[in-house]
Amino acid sequence: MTDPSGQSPRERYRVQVREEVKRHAWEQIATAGVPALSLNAIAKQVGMSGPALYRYFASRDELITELIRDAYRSLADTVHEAAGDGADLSRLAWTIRDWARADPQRYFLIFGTPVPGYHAPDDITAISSEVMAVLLDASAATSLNRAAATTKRTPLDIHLDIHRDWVGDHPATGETMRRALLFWTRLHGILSLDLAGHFTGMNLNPDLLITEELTALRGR
Amino acid sequence: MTDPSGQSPRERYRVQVREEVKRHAWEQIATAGVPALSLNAIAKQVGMSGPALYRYFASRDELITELIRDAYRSLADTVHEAAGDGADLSRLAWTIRDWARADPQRYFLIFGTPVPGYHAPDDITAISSEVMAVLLDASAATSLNRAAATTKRTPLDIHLDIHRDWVGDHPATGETMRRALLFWTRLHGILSLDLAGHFTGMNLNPDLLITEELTALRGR
DNA sequence: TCGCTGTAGTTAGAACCTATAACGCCAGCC
DNA sequence: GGCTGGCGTTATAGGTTCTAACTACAGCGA
Repeated sequence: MTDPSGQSPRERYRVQVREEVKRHAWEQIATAGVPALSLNAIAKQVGMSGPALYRYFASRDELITELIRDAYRSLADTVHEAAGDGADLSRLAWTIRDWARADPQRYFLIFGTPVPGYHAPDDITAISSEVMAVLLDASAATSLNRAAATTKRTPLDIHLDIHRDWVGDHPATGETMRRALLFWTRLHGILSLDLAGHFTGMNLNPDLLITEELTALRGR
Repeated sequence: MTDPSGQSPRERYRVQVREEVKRHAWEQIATAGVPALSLNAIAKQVGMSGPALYRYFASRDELITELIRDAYRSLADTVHEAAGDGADLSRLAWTIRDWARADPQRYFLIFGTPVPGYHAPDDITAISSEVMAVLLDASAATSLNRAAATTKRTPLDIHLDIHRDWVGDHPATGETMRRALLFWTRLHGILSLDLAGHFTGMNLNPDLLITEELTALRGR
């Protein structure tokens, strides 16, 4: 995460402790969710008593924000790595699925229930844009079926030609934007419902849903 | 919600107070999310002091479970009503969108971040099945394009023919099941990301995404 | 090498929270 | 019309976040 090299001994120690705190925080979140995260409990686990932890994190919210940042960073790094060796949407989907499954609560920290007033800091939304950029790349790298070209333009197509704000300076066509967007919403729909347990007892294989959506996305 | 008629005066009063408590609980949740929900604060709002509220709800978790139940019930009633006058998937989608937008936190109470250990009571999963049944009805009532029939069977199609557990005794074809499922995951993907604010700043109209998915679902 | 300084730890305590216990009162039931 | 049980109270235990005041020592500069 944060590079401890090239710092003063004090800085190094500080970074080390912060990292250890976050490790324990992730454990707590994984087993009992964010609401159960207790600074007190963490402090005892790392061997200090209560308020000492506030030397490292100004508040519970700051710790959580840091965890959200790390989660985004992890996702961005993961998709970057997959994109490194030229990934299309299919490859990307399975990568994201694996990443989500590895720690469902981490996934929900990003894509789960929002806190009504909360607004993410700019550097976090910047990481989110990174992910979107990779998505657009993968979308552009994914070939279409023959039949796809013939379909007529939808209201969404027109809308995306006009409103290109979120692609930034990415040279994406409307079609590329469209597929990236639908890829995102569809994959999230499946992963979210699956990880939240809404498929339990249905005897349903979520991977087949992903496969289905991937072929659907090729054929328009 | 709960019918106060035909009960003893004590029962009637009890139901009334419980309902008032839940009203205040929903307000708190809507403005600050579930974690901020405080029994103490609610008790003061309804004019009683702290522990008195435990006469009506055994614990905070029980209150929340009750709210989840009411949320499911509300969703089921809403889709039932829409289905009453023969709704197809399109009609259903806008109905659910409106219901979700009316109280995003209510939506996330059902479809948001899960609590790792939590297992919903049977009567709640029963309501969930009700919703699925309406979805299957609407799916069956939605006509397909001509081109759709010619497409070859996917792994999902085969899977759904074998694993029909979740449809219960509903006489749904594999194609009906498939569309109901994809409708659910796709709509949830869009609504969830939208309500969580992941589209903010993107200058994107989520309704167009829904429209796009609805036409896509007709054409297979 | 020495002394200063600021960081990191301590305990105490305020202000919340959930939840239980013990007790009183009075409305509704028989 | 009396009994009883449900509803309210306060007190209390144990949990939380977070601030304040204080101490000790490690690292930094001279």
